[in-house]
Amino acid sequence: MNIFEQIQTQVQQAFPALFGTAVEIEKITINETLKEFSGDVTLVVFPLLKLTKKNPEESAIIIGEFLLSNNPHVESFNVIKGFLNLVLKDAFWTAFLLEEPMQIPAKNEVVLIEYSSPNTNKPIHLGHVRNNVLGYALAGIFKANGYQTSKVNLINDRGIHICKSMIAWQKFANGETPESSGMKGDKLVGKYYVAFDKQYKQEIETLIATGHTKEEAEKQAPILLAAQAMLLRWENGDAEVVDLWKMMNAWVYAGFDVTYKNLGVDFDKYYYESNTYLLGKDIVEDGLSRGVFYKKENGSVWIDLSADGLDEKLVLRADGTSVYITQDLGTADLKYQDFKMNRSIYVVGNEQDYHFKVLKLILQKLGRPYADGIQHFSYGMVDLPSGKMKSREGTVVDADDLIDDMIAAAKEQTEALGKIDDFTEEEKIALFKTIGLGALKFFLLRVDPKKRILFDPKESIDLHGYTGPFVQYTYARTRSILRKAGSITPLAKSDLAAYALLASEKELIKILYKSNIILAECCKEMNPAKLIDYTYDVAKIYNKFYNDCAILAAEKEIEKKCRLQLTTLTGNTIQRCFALVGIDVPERM
RNA sequence: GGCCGCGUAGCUCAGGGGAUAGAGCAACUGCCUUCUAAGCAGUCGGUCGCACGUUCGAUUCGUGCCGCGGUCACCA
Repeated sequence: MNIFEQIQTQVQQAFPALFGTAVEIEKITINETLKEFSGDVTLVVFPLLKLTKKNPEESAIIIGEFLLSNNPHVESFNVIKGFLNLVLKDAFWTAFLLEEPMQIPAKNEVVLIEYSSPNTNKPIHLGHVRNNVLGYALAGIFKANGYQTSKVNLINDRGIHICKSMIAWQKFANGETPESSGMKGDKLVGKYYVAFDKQYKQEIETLIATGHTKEEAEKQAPILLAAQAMLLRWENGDAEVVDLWKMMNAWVYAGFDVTYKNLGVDFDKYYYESNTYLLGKDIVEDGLSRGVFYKKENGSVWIDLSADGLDEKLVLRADGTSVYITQDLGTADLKYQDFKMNRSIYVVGNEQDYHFKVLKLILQKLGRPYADGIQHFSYGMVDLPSGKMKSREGTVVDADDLIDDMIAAAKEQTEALGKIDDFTEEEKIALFKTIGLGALKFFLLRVDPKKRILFDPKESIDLHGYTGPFVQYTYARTRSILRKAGSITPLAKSDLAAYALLASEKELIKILYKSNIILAECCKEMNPAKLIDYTYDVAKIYNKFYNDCAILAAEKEIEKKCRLQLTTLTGNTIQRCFALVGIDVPERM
C-alpha cells in the first residue's frame, strides 16, 4: 500500500472514533500537496463536513492531530481553508532510496492484445505506426502490471481490397517485381493499389458520360467487376489467382519485416485472415441454424441488431464470399482456442468503433465465453494539415520515409553538438536510430490515444523540450555521472537517519516514489500517454536537481551517496518506463 | 439526419468536482574556466467553444446549442 492509500485507509478506520459515524472511502479525497503550499499529502475535508458536523478548520485539525500521533511518517500538518496539508518526515522519503524496486505480483489473468493488423495491399504509413507503437506499449504496460500478456498480429491478407492491387498489377505492371524495379515489396504492391483506384475512377467517369448514373457506374466499372470476379476465383481456390496472391503477399511481407524491425515491434503469434475466414463462414452457418442470423432472398446472410440500437448487419455476401466481420468471427474463436484469454484487446482506429460494437454483440449473441472480455482499444487518427491520410490517393506519410527522416534529423543534431566524435561508426548509427525513433515514438505516445494527432510534415518532430530525446538525454546524464563516480561504498540505512533533504532532492524522491502508482493507473486507464508524461516529469525534475545540487562534488560524503543513489534510481526508472513502451535509451549522447 | 468522439495560451498538448488552470514550441532575458547547455531559471501569453442546471465549490458532472471529425457499404 502506498502512502496515499495508507493515510486514506487510516482515516477511514479512525473516523467513527473521531466523529461518531462511518465514512465511505471514496469521500476521503487524498491529493498530492500543491507546490505553493507546504506539505506532501493533502486531505480535502469539504466532502466530510456533513459527517463531521464541524467547520472545515476544526475537522481538519482533528484529523491532523490524529494522524500526527498515530502515523509514524507524519511530521507535522497545517490547515488552510478546507485543506489539511500533511508534512511527512524526511526519513519516510529517504527510506525509499534503499527499498528494493517493488515487484508487482503476477496475476492469473490472460490478456491478449491484437495490434498492427496490416492489409497486404499497401505499405505502412504514419497512422499504422501509431497503431504499432500504441499496441506495443499497451502490451508492455499490461505485462509490467503482472498480466499474462500476449501480442498477436492479424494479417488482412485476403479480400476484395487485396484483389484490387492484384488485378491492377495484372493489367498494368508488365511483370514488374521488387527485383526488377528495385522497389520495396510493400511499396510496389501499394503502387498498384493506387493504380486500381485511378483506373476505377476513370471508368466511372466514362460510364457516367455514356448515360449511367453515378451509382450504377460505381457498381459496374469493369475493373471493379474484374476484382470481384477475382475474389470469387480466389475463394474457389483457382490456382492462377492463388499463385499471384502468394507472390504479391510475399513481396509485401518482405517489406513489412523491414519496417517492423525498424520500429522494434514484435508478436507472439500471427493470424492470417486467409486461414480464419472459412472458420468465420462455419460460424455464420452455425448461427444461421440457431436463428441468430437470417438469410435474405438473394442468399446474403444478416443479423438484426436493431433491438440493441444498431442496424441490420451483413455477415456473408450473396455470392457466398465473406466480408470483414466474417473472418473476425473466425479469428476470435481461434484466438480463444489458442490463448483462453480473459481479455481480448483490439488495437484498432476509432473509425471502426461501430464495427467492434457489432462484433462484440454478435459474439455475445452466439454465446461465446470470451465475448464479454472483448475490448476495442480505439485510438484517434493521425491527420495531416490537409486532412485524412488516404493510401488510395497517395496522400500518406510513409513509415519508412519518416523513420529515415527522423534518424537523419537525429544525426544532424547530434553531430552538430560534437559530443560523440570518439564513437565508432556502428555506435553512431545505433545512437542516431535510438534518438530518431525515440523522438518519433514519444511524439506518437504522448498524446491521449483517444484523440487525433495532427502531424505537419513540414515541421519536423522536435528533439528539444517535451520530447523523447530530452528524456534520453537525462538518462545519458545519469549514466555519465555514475561512470565518473566509479565504485563507492553504497548507501546504508544508518546513513539516512539524520539526513535532511533539500527541496529538489525531495521533489525527485517523490516523483520516483510514484512510478508503480502511475504504472497501475496507465494499465487501468489503458493510457500509455500517462507513462510518457511521467517519464518527462522524472527527467524534468532530475535536471532541476542536477542543476541545484552538486553530486560528485558534494560537500559531505553522505550527500554524495544519497545523490548518487537518486541518480541511479532516476536512470533505472527512465529505462524501465521507456523499455515498456519500446523506446531505447543511450549510455551517451 | 441517427449514433459516437473532440473544442483548454498564437501553435501542439497535459489536467479532469477542490486551493491562484499547467507543459513544450514560438518570442524575449539571464546562466557553461565547475558532474553532458539536447540543460536550468525567468518574462510574455487563458472569459478552459457558448448558455443554463446540479453542488459548499464546475474548466472538470448533466442538458441544450454552436463548431470540427468519425460512422451508419454485399469496403476494410
